[in-house]
Amino acid sequence: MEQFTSFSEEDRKLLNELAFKRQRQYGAGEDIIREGEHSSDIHLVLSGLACRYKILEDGRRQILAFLVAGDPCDSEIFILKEMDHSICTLAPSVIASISGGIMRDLLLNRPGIALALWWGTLQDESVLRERIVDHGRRDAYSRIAFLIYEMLLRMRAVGVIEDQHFEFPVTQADLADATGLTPVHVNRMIQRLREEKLIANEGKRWTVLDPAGLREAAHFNPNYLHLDRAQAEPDSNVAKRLKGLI
Amino acid sequence: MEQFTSFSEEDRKLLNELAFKRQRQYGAGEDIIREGEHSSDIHLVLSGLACRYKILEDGRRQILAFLVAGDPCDSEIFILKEMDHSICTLAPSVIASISGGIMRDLLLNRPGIALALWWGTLQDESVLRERIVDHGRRDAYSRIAFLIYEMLLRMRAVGVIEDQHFEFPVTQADLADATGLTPVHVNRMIQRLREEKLIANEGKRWTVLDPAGLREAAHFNPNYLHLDRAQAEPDSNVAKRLKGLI
DNA sequence: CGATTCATTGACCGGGATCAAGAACCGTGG
DNA sequence: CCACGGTTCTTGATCCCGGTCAATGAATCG
Repeated sequence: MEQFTSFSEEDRKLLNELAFKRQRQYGAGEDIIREGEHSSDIHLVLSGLACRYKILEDGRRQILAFLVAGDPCDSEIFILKEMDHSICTLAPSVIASISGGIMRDLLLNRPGIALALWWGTLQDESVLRERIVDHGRRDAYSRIAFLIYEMLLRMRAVGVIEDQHFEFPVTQADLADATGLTPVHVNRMIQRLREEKLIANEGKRWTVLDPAGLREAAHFNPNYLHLDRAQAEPDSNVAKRLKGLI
Repeated sequence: MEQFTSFSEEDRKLLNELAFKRQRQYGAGEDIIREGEHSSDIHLVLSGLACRYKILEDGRRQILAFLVAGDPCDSEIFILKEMDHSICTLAPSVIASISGGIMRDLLLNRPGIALALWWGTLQDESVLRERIVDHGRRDAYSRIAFLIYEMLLRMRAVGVIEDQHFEFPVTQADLADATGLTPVHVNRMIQRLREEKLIANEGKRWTVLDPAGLREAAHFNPNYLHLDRAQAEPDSNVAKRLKGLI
């Protein structure tokens, strides 16, 4: 959440306390919130891995986004009456619940936190757009490379990387559901990436051996992550601009 | 914009005046704003047809969304420093510009308008998610059917439909760029939809002959449009909730 | 140590891409 | 009014990426 703006000490302490207050351990493959439901709480991934997904009429699944430590799950629930997709864990995870009422106070009184959520929404949208390009116009090989490279950047952003290693506890079937491919073909593409010495993985521990090469394979252009904005624009300006808004 | 909430008479008059003040006629295929640019104005489609799109390294294009009369183009420009995609017209169109400063005042003082924009953002996100499902998991035939059916609903929502006719001035190449297919295959799928008496089109004038059948072909589930929310939740409640937010 | 999930491999098939050539439809100027 | 060059639509032939089906290991777990 702090990717775009830095919280004040107070903000951070407040959020930490809230997140600490009500947390729950989930196993792998448990739903956190389901399509059609409404919750008065919003959820936050503290550790592990979750994903947004939809189930088609015929039972197939499409994963829309992965949620890593620090990602809010369902901030849209303030405005929309019910979820249009579900969220489940992919690995054992710790999820915090924050009551909607308290969150509303935070948004009202803590521009730093409101800002972070707002930016998060817009970045989510941007990521979704990039995924459409990915699905519409890139081949299976690039798609897998893209997904892994994006995960590398996100893991790096939240600081859970040592060397080029990171935990990404998904099955190849999960990757298939995320990329719109079949597990069989995901397997073949991963093998190719391994043969080309771009990545390696033992179990759920992934390693990017050649970041530049992987990025090349993915045709990755980081524009859409809006990562540079944080540097480009001093926080005070952004905060001011938001203040004009809310 | 009024899909989710009804404006007060004042709101509507204000917006109408603003939109009337500075409008410009665009030809077909002109860029309104380009990736990487920042504009202090926000744009609004008054008539015609525009689209969000991205160009890949190799020159291919992916259309991310169609923008019809009433759609705001770039409200995200308040927060993000530059566009991560471009917007161009697909047919001769009239586009209004509203200065960022004025818009900011509106957002500050007119909860109805702020609400409409906010909901619009969330609905956009929802539509993007559905498009990912579409691209990831449905075949070419369903994808084309889906696109046309969605357009029918949107055209109906903004009230530019007589019988089942509506103007949708795109080429088959445009549809290909939107669905991630080739123009040749788009052509074959449209022919199939015509043979099956689901749709007809002469030139840019499209007709849905059999809405139920088309919807069936598209595997269309309207959840994601959040159209029912407008009825389900009285405006006052939503407004109150938003007021707690901003 | 059985049972179940997950990764891997091979053979084969098909949806959609690619390439290429006509046909129909423009707006434009003579 | 017609001739025209440029889009756009249509059709056919062929190819290939990725899907499907099925079987075999490998790994994890009660």
